[in-house]
Amino acid sequence: MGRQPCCEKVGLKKGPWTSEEDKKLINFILTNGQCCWRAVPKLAGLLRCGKSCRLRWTNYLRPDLKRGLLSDFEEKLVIDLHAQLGNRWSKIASHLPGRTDNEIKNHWNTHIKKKLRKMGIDPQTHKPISVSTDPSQPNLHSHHNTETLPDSPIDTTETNESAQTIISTISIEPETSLNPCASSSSSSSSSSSSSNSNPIRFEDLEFPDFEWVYSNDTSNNDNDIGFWEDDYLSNWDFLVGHEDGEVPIFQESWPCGLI
DNA sequence: AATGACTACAACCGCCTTGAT
DNA sequence: AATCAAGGCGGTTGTAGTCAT
Repeated sequence: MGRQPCCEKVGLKKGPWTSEEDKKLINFILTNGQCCWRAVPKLAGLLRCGKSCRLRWTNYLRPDLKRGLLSDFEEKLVIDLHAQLGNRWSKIASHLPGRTDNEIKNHWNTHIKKKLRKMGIDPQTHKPISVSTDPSQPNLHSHHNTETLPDSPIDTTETNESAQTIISTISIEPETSLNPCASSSSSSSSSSSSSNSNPIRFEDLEFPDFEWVYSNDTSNNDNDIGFWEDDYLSNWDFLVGHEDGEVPIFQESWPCGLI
């Protein structure tokens, strides 16, 4: 017997989310917390499958997300982590607070891969491209020691220096974050948090660098990036009631009787 | 100005893992 | 121990925006 689909697909909407759908989802989660994704669309009045709601929230709507390009430091960190962890994007993301596995994966595929190749580094092995790698040797998840790289024969001037810079060694303690502020919500792999009885409070979320509309770094020609360009999302007033500066509380568990 | 190629990233798909029963 | 449901994860696709011709 095959696996059942995560939801009834008939009549469900697919494709890009509308601002109205975003609003509904945010409002619902801020009010009720995140749990039981399968039930979310129905209760929130969305014609989406629960999985889609979870993804939308995790990858785009979560208030503790950073937006914009990865900084140089983040990029190097991703490279280092990838050298140690391989394509385990959620693990990598757990070391970069405010970044999602999807975002890092996309950035890797579109930017970093290219950059590494340009520098003469194989993005999969993190070794100089011209050094023939034995295809019989697994290289994705078992190349934890990159400090013994042979000198790259690539004569690109920037190659060796940059490669040496990037292929540094950061020892990552398993299951630990480099950022003490990194909450479990920094990754979609926060399944454990759902069983945590301590509610996540709004102010506990990592907001310092977070702005709904903010300027990107100077390397970006776009200047201002509107995270949520529409007015409806430019503040939280439309969300659950939090008057007089009172902030909404993220709840880990749903109110009794909600489901 | 038109259009085709390229790029970036949001979203989807299907398999895997985990926890409950 | 076996089964099932739900969530998580990584790979892939779709599409809007940008650039080059």
